[in-house]
Amino acid sequence: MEIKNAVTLLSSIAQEARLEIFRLLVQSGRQGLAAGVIGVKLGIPASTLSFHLKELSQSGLVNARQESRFIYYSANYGAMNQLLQYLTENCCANEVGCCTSVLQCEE
Amino acid sequence: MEIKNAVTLLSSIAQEARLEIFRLLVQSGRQGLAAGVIGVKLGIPASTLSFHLKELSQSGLVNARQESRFIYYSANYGAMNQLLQYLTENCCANEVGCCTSVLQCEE
DNA sequence: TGATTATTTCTATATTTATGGAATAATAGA
DNA sequence: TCTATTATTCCATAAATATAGAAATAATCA
Repeated sequence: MEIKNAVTLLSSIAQEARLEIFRLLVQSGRQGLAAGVIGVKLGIPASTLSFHLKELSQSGLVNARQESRFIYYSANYGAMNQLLQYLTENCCANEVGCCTSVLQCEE
Repeated sequence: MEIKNAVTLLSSIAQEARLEIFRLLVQSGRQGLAAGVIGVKLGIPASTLSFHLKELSQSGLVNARQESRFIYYSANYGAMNQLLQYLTENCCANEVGCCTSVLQCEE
């Protein structure tokens, strides 16, 4: 991944309302949620929500699909994985025991 | 981790110069690099660099320590791990095969 | 067609963030 | 103490981002 792309992805979730939306979608699985449901669940006015959903889908971290009158938004797990991968690549200068748990330096 | 804290951490690396700095430090291991070295490696003017280093260390994603005349900055791998953990928690609504590689939904 | 629902776009305003030169502070060696 | 080095703070300016009401658009169904 290119650094500019990583910045775009990070910027799309470096904002409280958008991170709330993203976390909700990450937990909601592949089906996702309709825009209106997200708005009600998080108490965000429609136009503000629309602005944030646009940011998230333009970055690529969230997918949108029309289904009858609703637009379903869902987390793009692949993009998320690539971002986490990018952040952890080549870490720790090969020091022993530097990284643990989620972050796996060398595979 | 609280959402506000996650936003702070994400904001600190959702900017090209700061992500460059952070990635350089992630790769540099626990010893880190002196501010001046970072500036030369990345071609960032001193005052701009100082502004970004402050953002990074105030968020907690980067540590600073004085060593004689130099200030060494290094990645805070623990904070980084906590952030990645936060982003992936409870993901995918328990769907089979939804997450792979870096992102490990359920442990 | 017309009404209803869902969502987006337009718009103005407010707020936050980034940049880099100049001045300042802190450290250490001669 | 004087000087060089390292790094930060101050400051003004520029640029980007967030908010939400009102209007517009799009999709569905009676």
